[in-house]
Amino acid sequence: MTQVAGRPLRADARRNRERVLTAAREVFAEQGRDAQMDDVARRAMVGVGTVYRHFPTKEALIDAIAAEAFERLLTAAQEQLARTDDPWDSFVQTLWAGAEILAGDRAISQIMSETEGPIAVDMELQRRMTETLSALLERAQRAGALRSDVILDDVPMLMCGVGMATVKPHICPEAWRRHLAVIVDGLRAAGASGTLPTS
Amino acid sequence: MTQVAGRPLRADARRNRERVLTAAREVFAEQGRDAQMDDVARRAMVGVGTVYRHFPTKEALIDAIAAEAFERLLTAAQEQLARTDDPWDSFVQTLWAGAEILAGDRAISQIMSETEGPIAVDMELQRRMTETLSALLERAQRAGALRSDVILDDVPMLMCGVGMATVKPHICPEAWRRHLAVIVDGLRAAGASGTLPTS
Amino acid sequence: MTQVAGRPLRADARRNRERVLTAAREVFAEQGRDAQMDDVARRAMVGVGTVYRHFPTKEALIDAIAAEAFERLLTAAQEQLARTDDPWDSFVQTLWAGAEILAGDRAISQIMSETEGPIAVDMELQRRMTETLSALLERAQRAGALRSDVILDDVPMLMCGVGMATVKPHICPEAWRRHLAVIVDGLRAAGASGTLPTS
Amino acid sequence: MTQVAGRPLRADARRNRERVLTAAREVFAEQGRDAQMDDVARRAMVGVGTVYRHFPTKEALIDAIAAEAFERLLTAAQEQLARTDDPWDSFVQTLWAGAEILAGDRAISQIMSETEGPIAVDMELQRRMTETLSALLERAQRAGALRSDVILDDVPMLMCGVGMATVKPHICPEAWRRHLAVIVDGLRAAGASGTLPTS
DNA sequence: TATGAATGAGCATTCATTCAT
DNA sequence: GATGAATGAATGCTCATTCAT
Repeated sequence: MTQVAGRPLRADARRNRERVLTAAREVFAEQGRDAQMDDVARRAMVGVGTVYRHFPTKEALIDAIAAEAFERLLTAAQEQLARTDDPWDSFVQTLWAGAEILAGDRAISQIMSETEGPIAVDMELQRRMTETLSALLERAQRAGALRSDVILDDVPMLMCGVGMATVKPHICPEAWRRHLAVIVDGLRAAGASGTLPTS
Repeated sequence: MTQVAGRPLRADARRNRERVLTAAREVFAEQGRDAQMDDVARRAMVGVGTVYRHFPTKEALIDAIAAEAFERLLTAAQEQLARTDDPWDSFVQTLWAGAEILAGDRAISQIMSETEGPIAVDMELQRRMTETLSALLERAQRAGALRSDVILDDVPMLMCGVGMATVKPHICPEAWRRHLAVIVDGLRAAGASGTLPTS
Repeated sequence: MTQVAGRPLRADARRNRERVLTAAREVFAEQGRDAQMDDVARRAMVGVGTVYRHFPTKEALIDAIAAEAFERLLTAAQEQLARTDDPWDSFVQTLWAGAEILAGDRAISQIMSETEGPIAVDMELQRRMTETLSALLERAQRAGALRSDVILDDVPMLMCGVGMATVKPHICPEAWRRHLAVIVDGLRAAGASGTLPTS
Repeated sequence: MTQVAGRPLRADARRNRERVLTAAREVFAEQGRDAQMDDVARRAMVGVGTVYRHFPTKEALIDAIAAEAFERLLTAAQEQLARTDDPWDSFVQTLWAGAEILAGDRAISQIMSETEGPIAVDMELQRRMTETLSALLERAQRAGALRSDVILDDVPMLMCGVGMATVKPHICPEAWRRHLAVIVDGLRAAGASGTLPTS
């Protein structure tokens, strides 16, 4: 984010950047957006200055975490789009992949739910995500498997709801699976019978 | 909260309490949990001291807002439980009532999503809510209309997801309706056909 | 500065405002612009918060100090302009009054010399100052007592130089008097003989 | 400063030292004492470490800049002292030379005005400066051209005032010439008529 | 020797809460 | 009771200086 492409970081700098990112994920997952930069630094076992050298702002650090998750989701979605065997299943698997990402790193859900407006990520990234999700969604609808009144913008919204379920594990930490299962069933076009993920 | 039960508040004190609550709802709806007490006071057109007289803590004020919504939901749920004509519909209508409450006051969704752990409300209230929801849920399941793998704790979780949709009106402010519609469809027991709300 | 005219401060608030201003003058005089707000607060025997209640910014506090000195100078200049007996002497006395202000409060010289661009004071104040100084200067020039190549903008510049002398009392704290005496003599129109201040 | 006398710097080291000094002059001229060491390094196109190799401290770097100007002034003063034709003019020319140095490098004025206490320069240098200026001053006074109440310590003070004029070019960048002209006229012994520099 | 990444004390500012008026 | 001024711990961020590469 802060580094200009082309000038690769020194080995130790790169390692520190990773340490900071990892620490930040943990700390924000535990304490939410309000966690302190000093805590991130302490967890990463570096000085605050180092955190700021890599991420000029608390906001920038948070965005970096979000962007990284975003990229992982994009990769998953593109993989599913490459499949051609089952339009419905590839759409559903994308949702499950997204949910796994959210569940695997509570920081991301925290960030998603506590951020006003859309997460700030690279425009290009966002464009590719939109493109890929649209393709998955339309393909599933054309196949008659996905209900036709769902629109692209519903997807992040539904996923955000799943994210909530991953953040509030009051009861059973796997509750989010039931949440997504309900949503997937609700998304299936009336009359269509689709495969359920075994996950 | 601060007042000992039994000693009713003076008329003006009660009015002030209401002004503060209303102001707090607006302010927290607009700015989230991080809104400042001074802002609440200014909006209520009282001094901060007055806010603190009625609610000893920022936390207490937030809880009071949540508790009030909780009570409204309880009332709605009890009304639906009183119906005996359609077990599935009375369950679904309860969900819609809850969603309307969330949608009508973004502060509540904000609070629900940004609060660690369960909202702090009166134990007795909580007990009655659990009781009522359980009854609605089991009745719908016994009628074969509600899928059987849903448990009581899923309900707040699902509603919390709907709340998210009411807080992020990036696109269309009515998006939460589609969200709940999907969930309701997903909750219907396979093979059962239920009524859809006209709302 | 922060207070809206018309709503007078409570007695204790006004007293605190004065304490803060006084403390700030002392602290900035001793340590220059880089002095810390906490030091100002400690010196004023109030919490930092109180400093910030009265002056929203460090910058604002500094400006307030400067503005106050500015006003004192304006008053002195207006008094001299009211005199009609000796154009040269009223001009010179204004310079001495300004120098006394600078010498009496080293903070002001510090601020003047370390501030980029002109001090931020009320436009109206600035207009009146310009007006008054212009009148004094032109009157002295018309009387043939003040050298004709001096322009209005030279006055603050020369005074700023005197200010320097008040800030660096390495040697004798009264050195600035000799500095101003030299300048006054240099300002006298060739051939004119003017009174020297007895001060 | 850091280098032990006797061990001459390697050619590239000397070149770096110059680059740093030049960069520092520019940066301090633009931003005052508060400019950052990183900015100096960037301007000099070296790493911060290199800056610190040559000047162990920010203070040392600033002092080096000042010392260099000091030496230039000393040279000018010695040249004027070597003249024997016109005691008054050689004194005045020294002042103009000092003013030119200040005007030619705003960093020096910045430093002079923003430094507490006397500038830290080599004792020997300081001794020679005192000696030379004293000689110039006394010679001019003995010739009856310079007013007799001026003392050695007034000279830096007056020059510092001129420095101010070079730093605040709100109006006309040549304002300092008028400032010095006024001072020179003020310094002339009453009754004496001296030459004005053509500069 | 040069580099620039790392360090962390330092500082301006905010805001929940208290308490004198 | 109501008010809003006062409080000061907490927090994001900076920058002189050090030191591993």
